[in-house]
Amino acid sequence: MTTDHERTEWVRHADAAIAAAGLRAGGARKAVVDLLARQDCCLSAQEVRDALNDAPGATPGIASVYRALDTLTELHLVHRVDLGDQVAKYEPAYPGGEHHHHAVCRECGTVTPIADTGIEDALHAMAERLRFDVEAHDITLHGRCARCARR
Amino acid sequence: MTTDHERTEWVRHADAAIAAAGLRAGGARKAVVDLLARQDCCLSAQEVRDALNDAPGATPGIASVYRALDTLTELHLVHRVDLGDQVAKYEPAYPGGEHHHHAVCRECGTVTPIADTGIEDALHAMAERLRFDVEAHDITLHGRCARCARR
DNA sequence: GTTCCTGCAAAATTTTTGCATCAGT
DNA sequence: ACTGATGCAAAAATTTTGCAGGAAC
Repeated sequence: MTTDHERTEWVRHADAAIAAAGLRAGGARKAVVDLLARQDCCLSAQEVRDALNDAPGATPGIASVYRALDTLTELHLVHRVDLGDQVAKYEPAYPGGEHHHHAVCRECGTVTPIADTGIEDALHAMAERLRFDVEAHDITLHGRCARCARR
Repeated sequence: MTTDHERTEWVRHADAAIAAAGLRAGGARKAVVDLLARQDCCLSAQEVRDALNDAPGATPGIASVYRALDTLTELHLVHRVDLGDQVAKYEPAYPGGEHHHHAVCRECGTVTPIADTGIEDALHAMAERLRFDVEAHDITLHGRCARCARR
């Protein structure tokens, strides 16, 4: 679980990284960062736009959302995740390297974040063996969640 | 490495599964199956269409290619893979459960198939622990391939 | 004041759908 | 013959780009 402290810390880290890259703190990008910090799992660009439009304050255009997410991804502040539904989703990338993966239920579509140290260890071991400089990795499970399997 | 025998066996298996589902053996779908059997890694729908148009014989429309790939995916004859470039790719799903994952180089874009038993074991162990009925899984590595890292 | 950021609109890309026709069983 | 399969075209959905005005530094 992500703590409130980690969330605010990430926002601060993101702001600093944006400034360090010589970029400015525009309204749309700041709104995207703030919104992402409050999420527990990944959001699509459209979902980000809709959430920002529903809330009071800034109502950025979809293009600005895409551009903000692109920039954040390039700065490694955000992870772009493809869960197989043809829509790119985005979630905060916490600096500690702690991250989770995703289990997608094929019946109800629910996405569950999963964390497992065994997998991470096996991945690191594999990365050692491979002549491939692994910067990021994604694992997606497809199947049926506990609730749907019970029925 | 996939042997010629496995390839022809997969085509036969696919034909049988299509017939068993009460579907017919149309030209476009057959052409897609034959083409996929000859690939070593995943292809996008557009790549499938282009490859079929370049070769003599059937020249299916893009819609038929998408429909064929959808059907094959539903019958678990094909795996749909999302490598983060906003294009769905497809590759044969061999019945034995043997499969590989993908390493994408962020510089040259090359996709390398990777097979690793350690990862598979760790995944199975995790699937046991999770209350999630895992039917399929995807692992994607992003980073720099050996050639690009050397420069 | 310079340069980046933003929003709108238009375009490009990928994928889906409607429909008339063709083909497999 | 019945019903699924195909191809074309049109539509939908997602993402990218151009450009003029506004905002941050």
